[in-house]
Amino acid sequence: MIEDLQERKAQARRVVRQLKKDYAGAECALNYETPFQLLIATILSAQCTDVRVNIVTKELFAKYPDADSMSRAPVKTLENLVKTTGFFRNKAKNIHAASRALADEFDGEVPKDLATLVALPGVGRKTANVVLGTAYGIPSGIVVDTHVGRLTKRLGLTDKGDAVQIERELMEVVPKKEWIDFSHRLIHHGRAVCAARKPKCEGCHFLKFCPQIGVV
DNA sequence: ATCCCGAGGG
DNA sequence: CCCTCTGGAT
Repeated sequence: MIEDLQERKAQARRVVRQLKKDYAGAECALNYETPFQLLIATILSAQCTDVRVNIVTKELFAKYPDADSMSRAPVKTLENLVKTTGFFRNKAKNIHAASRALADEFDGEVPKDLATLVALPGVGRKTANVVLGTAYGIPSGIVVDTHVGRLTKRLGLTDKGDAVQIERELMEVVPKKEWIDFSHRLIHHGRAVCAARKPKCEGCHFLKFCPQIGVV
């Protein structure tokens, strides 16, 4: 990692600038129509590609578009609908319980604060930050998923392994108004270019300020 | 630290 | 076969 804070901020500015150039229109890749549906899709996205989540949610949301209907669905039915996303027993149980909590305690609406969201079953900081930022435009934190963790480490913005610690370090150097787009754009870059296994460093626009030259 | 878990790539 | 994919709960 880049040790000096000012230097790390400068690096963050370079990254943000390049992300804007290359991924200006980058949005959330999950399909949804309501904050509720984004919440469910994000829970399902754990250790699973967004493409597969979108395949599953098409049918899932057609049958159960809101918290009330999903809370009434048999868990077994939900298991079958989300099976191909992996962790299907946990995910089915969680989206059912979360839907019930939303229907019972929040009139089916998705809360707009981190603490309440994180209290929902199957919802951690990452999912809560996605919903707050993407559905409500509230920059409550920075979404740190597998892509954001990997890329910010390669770019020298952090050396931590824990998602919460990575988020804290990023919040120090990335301006708040950039938080929401920052993650989405990094994720796009992570998929298209800076992949985990075989990164396409040739032709990468971030190469000129990437500490990993000749390393990865 | 470990478990949950399926699909696709290499 | 092994690794990775928009993690969370215990």
